[in-house]
Amino acid sequence: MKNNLSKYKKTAKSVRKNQIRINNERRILAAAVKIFAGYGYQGATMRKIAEEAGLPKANLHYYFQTKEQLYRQVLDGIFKDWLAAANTFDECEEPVEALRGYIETKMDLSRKRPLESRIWAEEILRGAPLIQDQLEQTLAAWLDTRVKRITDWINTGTIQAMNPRILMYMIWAVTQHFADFESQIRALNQQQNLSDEQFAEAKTQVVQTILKGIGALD
Amino acid sequence: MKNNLSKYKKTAKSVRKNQIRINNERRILAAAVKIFAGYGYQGATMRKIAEEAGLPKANLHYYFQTKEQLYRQVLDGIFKDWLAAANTFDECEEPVEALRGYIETKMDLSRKRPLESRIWAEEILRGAPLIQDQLEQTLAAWLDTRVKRITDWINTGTIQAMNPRILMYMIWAVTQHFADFESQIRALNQQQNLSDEQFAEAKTQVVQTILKGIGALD
DNA sequence: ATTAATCTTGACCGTTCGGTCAGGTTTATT
DNA sequence: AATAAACCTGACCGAACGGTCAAGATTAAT
Repeated sequence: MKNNLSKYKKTAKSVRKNQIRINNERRILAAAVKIFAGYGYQGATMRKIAEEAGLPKANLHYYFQTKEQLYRQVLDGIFKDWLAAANTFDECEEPVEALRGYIETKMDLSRKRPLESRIWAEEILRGAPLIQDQLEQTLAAWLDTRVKRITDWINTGTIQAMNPRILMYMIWAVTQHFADFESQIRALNQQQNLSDEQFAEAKTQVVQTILKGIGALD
Repeated sequence: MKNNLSKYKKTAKSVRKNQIRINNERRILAAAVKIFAGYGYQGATMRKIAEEAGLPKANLHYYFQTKEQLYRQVLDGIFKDWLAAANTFDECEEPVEALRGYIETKMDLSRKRPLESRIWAEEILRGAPLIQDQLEQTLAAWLDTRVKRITDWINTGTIQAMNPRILMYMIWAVTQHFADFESQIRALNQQQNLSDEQFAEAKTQVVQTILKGIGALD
């Protein structure tokens, strides 16, 4: 509220965003995810996003001042999902249980939200120009915490010695590959996306290979 | 040569591209790799590539008619490296030796030519609009051959049962991750790229984890 | 030396980009 | 009913894009 001297002022109810704004922001963000994922940041245009959202282009600029701000909000949403996927990991005591849960959660995320994974991948590919700070601050701290847990397991002899960071890189690489390289996998699978059965098989094999690979399974 | 009636015609020597053309094409392709890798296909501009190559923009269009043709030639070069990396795999009889060699070769490729890996990744990320045919034809056939070899090993009991395609996806995912997600790894490594020692450690751990994960090591 | 072929380049073109803005419409508050 | 705030949008803008072209310079063949 810019003008406190106004004859009218916002009530508590109108201060929380009203329905019009909520709906339109959601529509625009959903359209932005599709277009950014399909064309990349540079390839995506405000026109395409507006068309996908079914709104005039000028309306997008009413809710999001610039293309970059819209993109940043999309990235923020993805980043939160990324971090939230670690819940299973944190809640489990046993290393096998924790890692299996984390890998499976990441695989499920790749299956259900491949667009978000691709937007993230492209941002990193381009050198993370907009989220470098978040990587260095939030993600680095996040990783340190999990590395400590794994290091504890190693020190207590629960799992074999290894570099926990490299383990995490491998988990990220493999799980996100099924979203990021979906078009390649499809081309190698008779032009068909992986069926639910095929994906379930992949999920099992990924979990087994990594857990067995670090000596957590017989 | 379009005009056979011309008073002059090309000699055998001039038919093979002369040095000016060879040099300029190489300069332009090298510049294109840098710019395409750094900005993506849409973000890259002919102006930036020309500047990087130290040539006027119009000169680029003399050697490569369109941006898309230049990009295609870059992709072709990458694709050849991709396939050539399989030599070690093909030459070894033993599964452990073959897989270790292939993984190590792919890791080395990610270390030495990360730009090419990123261009490839972005093309796949965008749905492989320009190389879908090559994926469905050449790469699919390439993969089938290697899958057959692995299947033979499984059938003779040399290695444990698994889906060979998923194994290959995992190898590609992990090895290319170190090139494609370099900026993320750097942000998680005190803003420093992996040192040679760190990369060597990663290479060893990747090989060990995958080979042990599929039961090829004790 | 002559001539064809190849190479080079500044200037230019139509198109599309992200973004702006004035003025109208709708919604919320009193 | 009146008024402020929020929302909507067609028309427009300067900048940057990929690409073209004519005219000159250089190289190679005879």
